[in-house]
Amino acid sequence: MTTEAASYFSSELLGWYRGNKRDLPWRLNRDPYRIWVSEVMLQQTRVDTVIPYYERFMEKFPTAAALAAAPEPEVLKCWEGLGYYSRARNLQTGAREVVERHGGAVPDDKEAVSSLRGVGPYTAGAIMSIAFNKPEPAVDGNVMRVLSRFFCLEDDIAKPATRVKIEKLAAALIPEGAAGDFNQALMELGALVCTPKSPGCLTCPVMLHCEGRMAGKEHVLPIKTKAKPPRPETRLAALVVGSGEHAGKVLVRQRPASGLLAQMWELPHVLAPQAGEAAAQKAAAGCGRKRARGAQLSVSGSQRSGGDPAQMDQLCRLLAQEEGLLIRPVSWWGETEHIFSHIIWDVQVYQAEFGFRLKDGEPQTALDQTQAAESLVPYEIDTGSSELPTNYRYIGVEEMSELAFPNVFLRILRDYWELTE
DNA sequence: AAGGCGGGGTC
DNA sequence: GACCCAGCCTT
Repeated sequence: MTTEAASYFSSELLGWYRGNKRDLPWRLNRDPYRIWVSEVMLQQTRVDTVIPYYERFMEKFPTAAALAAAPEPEVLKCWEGLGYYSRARNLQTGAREVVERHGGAVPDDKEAVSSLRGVGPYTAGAIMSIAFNKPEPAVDGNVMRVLSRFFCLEDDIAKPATRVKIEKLAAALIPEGAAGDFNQALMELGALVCTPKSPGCLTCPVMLHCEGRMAGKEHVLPIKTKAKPPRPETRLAALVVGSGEHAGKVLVRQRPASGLLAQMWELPHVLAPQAGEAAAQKAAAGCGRKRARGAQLSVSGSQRSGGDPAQMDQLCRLLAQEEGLLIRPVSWWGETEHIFSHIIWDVQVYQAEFGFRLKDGEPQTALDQTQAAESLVPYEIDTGSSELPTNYRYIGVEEMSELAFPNVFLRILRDYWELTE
């Protein structure tokens, strides 16, 4: 790369940015805490999605000290629906580190910022450059795409080594005294013009010297190996409506502190033994049961009508086995699909009653298919153990505003309460 | 280096 | 319905 090419690119881009930048809430000022929060939210998340979350979050936790002092469930609730919830926990941990180590002020030192929980190379560069105007690169997916195209780089951007290489390139392009604007300009161009699918080359400020376009490769760059497809899972969920003192309330549980959807609340559910096996059982059972009530939230299959005695049996057995939760599934309620990056959940929701167990006592191996199809599993009231496991509780609709649920269960619960009003 | 970790959008 | 969007952490 010649110095003329670099200065052409940088000055054209900077000029374009200053005339075209969007008005975004985190561009109101240069408060490093505000920049930090925005950058964490913007990881893997689009601007339009982030804006309302950002406004709410900043109102509730306006400073690192406020965030550090907040109860964790409140932070999680504020993040509800945004995804990748470890970001929220890490951000709060980072805020506590800022309070303890730096008296509540985000440090303007690269190493100190990088050592904060949840702050990696990209976020550190973004904070250093945008908040403090220090000449550090901030290379995200936008930047890798823009620079891959402009310099016609054929490196696979899915490889960690490529990010390191592009960081060096990006660092060399930063104009004197304009690190913050330049880094934002790169990302803004990637978001508005140099888009993944159909890049708007004709409106691009650096089109004339774009090597990728000159080579006719703007549509094939950047090179990126595909992620492997998500694995399908069938999840059997219990919609348990309480009686007596819990009348009208629904039984929910909190997930473990680590792993998928950590600390979030949900309906009790189990992994159906085998996707293929379950499908075979379903076919053998000839499930033509009519829907009891409740909407079919979304349809993943073609003309399946839902509800399967073998699944009801599995739900009862596995909840007892895994959680010590005794319930009796009564009827199929609905179905919804939920797509994560690495898993696809097909969630089958069954209405269930609390306090029942299988007559034959101890959980057995999978019930014989024919038996499952032709007879209902025999249940009896369990008088002895009607206690809930400790991570379980009954909630009314009002308590939905206090507990954080992933979207898939928010959809189910909102639908349920809408129907029972 | 590879995989876990949510939830969206476009065409 | 098939495609796309990705940064930090753990292993």
